[in-house]
Amino acid sequence: MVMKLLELEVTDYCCTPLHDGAIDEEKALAMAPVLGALADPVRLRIVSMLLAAPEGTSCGCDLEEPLGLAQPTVSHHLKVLREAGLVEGEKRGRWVHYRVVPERLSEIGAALVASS
Amino acid sequence: MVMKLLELEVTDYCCTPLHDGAIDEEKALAMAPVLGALADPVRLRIVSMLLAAPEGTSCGCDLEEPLGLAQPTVSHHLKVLREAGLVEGEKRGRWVHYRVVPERLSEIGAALVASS
DNA sequence: TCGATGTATCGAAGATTGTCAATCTATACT
DNA sequence: AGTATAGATTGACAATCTTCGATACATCGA
Repeated sequence: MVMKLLELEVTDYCCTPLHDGAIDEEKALAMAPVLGALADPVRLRIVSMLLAAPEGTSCGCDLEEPLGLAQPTVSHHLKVLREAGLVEGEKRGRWVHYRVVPERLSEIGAALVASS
Repeated sequence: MVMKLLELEVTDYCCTPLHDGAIDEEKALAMAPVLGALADPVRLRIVSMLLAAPEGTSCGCDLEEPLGLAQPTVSHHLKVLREAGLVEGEKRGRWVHYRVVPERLSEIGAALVASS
């Protein structure tokens, strides 16, 4: 099954537990990009900053200075997180309010935690 | 704190929860490589195959054929997983028996799951 | 309407990564 | 000793990724 998420497709297979028999290549190909989205210091900090932000949201512009990165770079990382379904952006006026999709984060985490 | 793991250093900061206030750059730099080790379809399958293997172990040679990859490639991926502390290898005769370090896997998973 | 601001996109430079052939080391068998 | 096998390492190459300046688009305020 495939769902639409901000114009980009993300399959449900992203979070298959690793423990119930060996996963096939298809599932591995679905999980890897989501983990890859988190496998970057900058993006980990972005997720963390969004979770720690008041209301759980922040606009992109407020991330640039604490990260010490240029605006296009931050925008790029937010796009990667969006495409992985880990973050959503809601446009309000000039700003885009970004927030973490906690279910998505939990799903991946749970897939890694031993089920037995 | 730093611990030795098969001649390679892996810090304890790898699994800081993302939810207790924003993590600093140092912690993000420690977590990212561990997630990066899992952010590859081949390595996900290796971890999964090791978990599913009888006794929870397998030698490198038994992974090559099901993965459809050359021996140096499998060896490379096992090295990445070892350096991330996700896998351990025990040499027995000609073979090295590889095993997943489940605590390590659980730690990273737990760091991603919402704590509140 | 015009200038300022928040975002996204494009293009390029530099670094990193995945893959494999070739090679080397270590162990086991004869 | 000689051969075969498991694994690691090296070197090379293509593909991908991170970063940023330049630019374009959209929205707000004057």
